[in-house]
Amino acid sequence: MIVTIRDIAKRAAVSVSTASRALNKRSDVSRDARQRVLAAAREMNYSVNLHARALAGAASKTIGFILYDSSSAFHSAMTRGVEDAAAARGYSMIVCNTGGAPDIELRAHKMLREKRVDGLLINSVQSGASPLQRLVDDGVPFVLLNRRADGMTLDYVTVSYQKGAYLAATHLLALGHRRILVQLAQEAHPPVQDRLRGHQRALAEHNVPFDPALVIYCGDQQETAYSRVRAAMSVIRPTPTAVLAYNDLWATAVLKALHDLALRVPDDVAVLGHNDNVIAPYLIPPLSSVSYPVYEMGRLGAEILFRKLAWPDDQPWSPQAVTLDPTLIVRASSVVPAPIAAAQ
Amino acid sequence: MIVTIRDIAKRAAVSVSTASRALNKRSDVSRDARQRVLAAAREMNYSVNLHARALAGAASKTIGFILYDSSSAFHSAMTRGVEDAAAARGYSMIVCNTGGAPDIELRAHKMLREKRVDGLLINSVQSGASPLQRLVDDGVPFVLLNRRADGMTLDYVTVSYQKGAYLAATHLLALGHRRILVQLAQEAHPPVQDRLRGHQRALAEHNVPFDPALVIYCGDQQETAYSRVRAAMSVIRPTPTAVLAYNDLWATAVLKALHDLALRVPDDVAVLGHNDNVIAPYLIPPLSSVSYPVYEMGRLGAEILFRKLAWPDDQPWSPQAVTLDPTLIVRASSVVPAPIAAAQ
DNA sequence: TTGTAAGCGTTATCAG
DNA sequence: CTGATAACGCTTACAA
Repeated sequence: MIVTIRDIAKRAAVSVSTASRALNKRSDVSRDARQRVLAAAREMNYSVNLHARALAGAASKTIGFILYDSSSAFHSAMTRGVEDAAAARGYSMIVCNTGGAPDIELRAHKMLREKRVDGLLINSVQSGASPLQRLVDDGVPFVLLNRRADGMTLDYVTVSYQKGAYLAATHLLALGHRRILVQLAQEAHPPVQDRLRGHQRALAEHNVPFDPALVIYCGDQQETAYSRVRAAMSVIRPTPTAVLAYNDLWATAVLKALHDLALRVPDDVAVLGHNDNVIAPYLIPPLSSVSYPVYEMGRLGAEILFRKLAWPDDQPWSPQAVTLDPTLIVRASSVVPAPIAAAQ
Repeated sequence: MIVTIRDIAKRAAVSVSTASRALNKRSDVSRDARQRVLAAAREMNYSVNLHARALAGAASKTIGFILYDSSSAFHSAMTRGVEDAAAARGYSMIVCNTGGAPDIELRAHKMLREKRVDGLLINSVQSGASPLQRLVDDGVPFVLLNRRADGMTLDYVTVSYQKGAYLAATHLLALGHRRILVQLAQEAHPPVQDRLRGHQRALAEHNVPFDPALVIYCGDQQETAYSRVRAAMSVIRPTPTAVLAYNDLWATAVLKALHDLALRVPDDVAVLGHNDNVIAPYLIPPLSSVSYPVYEMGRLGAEILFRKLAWPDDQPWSPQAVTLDPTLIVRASSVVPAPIAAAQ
């Protein structure tokens, strides 16, 4: 019924080991034997059993990816980067969404370990350092994505949120804005803190005092993003002249909040987003945004993992710590157009 | 070094088979033996080797998912549905993106077959029916997602694009619109044809003749979606009074095109999108949209697959063909607000 | 260059 | 209830 290497060995009139060698494209097989084996395999529709191969000591050709939620634009781009890099090397990827729940995360670790994946990409670290320490102890290679290790020296690839926020604020400050409303997500989230630091650095460089009242935390709800900004803009005086939105989805809500307050963008208020979503160029007005190389973060993380997998055991591996830089993409939402002739 | 079932059997002072039984929570083990085994496993940090288990005949507890591009909002929601259903059953999911390339798709089939996954969810069918036929021949269960089988009776879960288009058009026709511009993607794409059918049915029911000039195909580029609609709206006479956008991303581009033509929405032109993206409520004006249960499509597809996996071999399985219905979500972009008191 | 045979870690069969 | 032992399909010394 099921075709095994034994069957094709028999058909090719060679031993199982010769068949194995031929199938694995190794050189120590006569041209003749190789061809017979390959022909037999083709004719009998042979398909290696990777479980058997893995059990016999080979790599499982599978990597795991533990992340928060592969369905957001941000995470799905990252996931795609990982998958593309994996596919290019003949690897496949098991995705585990945790939704930020520690118990689900631990279950993912357990399952991936039982599956004996060759390595891991990890974006979700909700249950502390112990699962990571365990991976280190077990010798399972992994690379952190969009996360840095506290305390341990680990491989990671992140993007610089601090620079992103710095770029955004500097852009606005250079345009003369002094009252910049900053919209963030959860206060405890590390990237959020990075952003705040970058923002403060930009302010300091322009000798603008930091006003905590201009920072609003919106949790993770788009609705909150709308209502808090709307409230802030109608209460805070002097009224902010610019809003830095947490991401482009929220920026869309911010544009609407301003519109509903009859504030014009960019004339009355400048708006800037983050992550350069595909919709940004088509919003009204087109949204300026800080673009992070998210796909590249995933791809590069996987590349580093594969480099590590291929690393000879006796050579010392030096942990890779990569931080990718964002780019500022200026569109109409942050720049007041030059007065046209007729208006002069 | 690596802990095997033999090690824990030794430690628990039982045979390997008893250890196996205890680990698999089977009843034919004495309470005493079970506890010793479980304790030993815990203490030694034991982790089953699923390759070994699979080789010995058990399920691999893995399913594969072959799809176009997990990074679009549409597909990532579907993927999440699949993953959630899988995780709930202790299964993990290998994702393979094909980007619509037949060779990559075939490679995915090959790899998934070698990995001996228990079943497949398939959304990308670019290389014809032969890989599917092969799965049938090999007895590998699979369910199609957002795809119907031509000719073969297969399990599938889809959403009704025809009904979606019908809902959208009927809504507009009821509001009195007679010149409705329909924006679609590639003409050859089956869902696109379904939509057209639904649209025509709605027109026929309202005795409105179908005008082919009002259908514009925009390929898969958002930029094209913008420019073609903009061109159409400035050329076609009498000017359409409504636009049915292919999806909400494109609808965003349509809103911009209309804005750039100084046409007001919904006063001059009504706009409707598809897929009810999270941004829809926050566009200006908030976008009416046809909502398809995409997450549910993924989840249900996986459920059917699992039901099939658990199906006794001797019972006849009757193929499941599920088509989920869309919902119309009406927002401001398609409805002219009632005149306010002051305007009377 | 080829073949024999010993694992890899589990589960299942079958006899106690 | 328990324990040998034979698979499962493949790779890899080791020997020829």
